[in-house]
Amino acid sequence: MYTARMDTAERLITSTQELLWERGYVGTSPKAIQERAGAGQGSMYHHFRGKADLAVTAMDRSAAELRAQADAVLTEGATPVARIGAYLTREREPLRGCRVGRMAMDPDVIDSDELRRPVEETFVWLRERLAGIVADGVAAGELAPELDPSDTAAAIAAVVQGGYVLARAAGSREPFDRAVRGALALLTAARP
Amino acid sequence: MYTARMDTAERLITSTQELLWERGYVGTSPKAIQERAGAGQGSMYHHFRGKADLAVTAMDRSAAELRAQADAVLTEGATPVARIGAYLTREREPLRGCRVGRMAMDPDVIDSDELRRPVEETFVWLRERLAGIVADGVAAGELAPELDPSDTAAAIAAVVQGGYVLARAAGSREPFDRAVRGALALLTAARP
DNA sequence: GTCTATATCGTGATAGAC
DNA sequence: GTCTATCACGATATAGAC
Repeated sequence: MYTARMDTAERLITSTQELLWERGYVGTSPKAIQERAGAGQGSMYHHFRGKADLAVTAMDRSAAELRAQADAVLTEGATPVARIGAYLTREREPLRGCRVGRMAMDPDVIDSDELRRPVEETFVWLRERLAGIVADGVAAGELAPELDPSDTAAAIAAVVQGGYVLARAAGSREPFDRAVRGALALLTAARP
Repeated sequence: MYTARMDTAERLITSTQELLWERGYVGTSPKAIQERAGAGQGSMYHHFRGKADLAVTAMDRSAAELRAQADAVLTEGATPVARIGAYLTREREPLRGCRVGRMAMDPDVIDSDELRRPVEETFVWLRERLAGIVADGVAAGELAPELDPSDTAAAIAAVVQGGYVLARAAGSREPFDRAVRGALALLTAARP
């Protein structure tokens, strides 16, 4: 499953990233990680102090990847509203959920400052990034001046995260696409 | 912790409701349920076929309670937009998450049609209920006719579910309140 | 660095006494 | 109906050989 060029520590990290996305922190066992990575117990505990240590490493990695993807797409459009539209309609697999956002529902993640940190940082960054674009839209006269940038940014981020919930609940991506279209229509209707 | 008037089966169900809300399905063990309910192994397996059976019963109960609360609040306002506002700003504890929505991130719940059913039904109902109100708002000239009721409803439901994610990620209810305010501002700006 | 052995505890369930 | 005993297995980790 993995190329021979990837060393053991690296395979442990990517395997953990996958499993955290698929099953969350509570639902992911060291044994499952080792099996997917093709590594033994000894290797895992040689490279990492334990499950939590490995999970923090994997989550930092996933957070950085997500941020890079989001940043790329948020730079795409010609106007602020087009950039938000590019973020909302970016290619996704809604049934898989958000690899970072899903961690927020994990009790052990929320109870640990260390495990929660990458999740918190990701959404702080995303909301600030979106708020800046909304502010640009207001300044450019593309969005109504009554819109508070931080509030609007939170709503946009929430639509995506909540869209994942609706899609997984339905067993279909349809509600995700509806939520995104609905949010875009509201933004379009909110011109000055 | 529980009144003596509550019998064992009932205590098992309410304890499971609480634990599913706090820790999800994967994170909840039969032992934890029994301890909280003050019941032994034998009692649990006498009244229910196992963890999954008990969880379905508990989730059906939670879904019905949530629906009743949402329905009450969705009837409150004088106009369609006021009713949506009442739903969005309804008293909540964002850091606890949604007791039904959180189940959508649980791998074992999503993999089982039986366990997923109550979650799916809840959001189908909610989205249809919200869509009806949006349609009323459009018909009454309170909302722009370009708004598709089903899409708008999905966006509203997603803002709430995603707001929970943002709040738990931040360790603070603030982003939830921002998302809700942001959504309301967009709806207010989307008058015809 | 990786392996196997071992330890302790929890999970999810069954059996049968009371 | 409820209890305790028991079970097979997995979770999470340590120890020490190789």
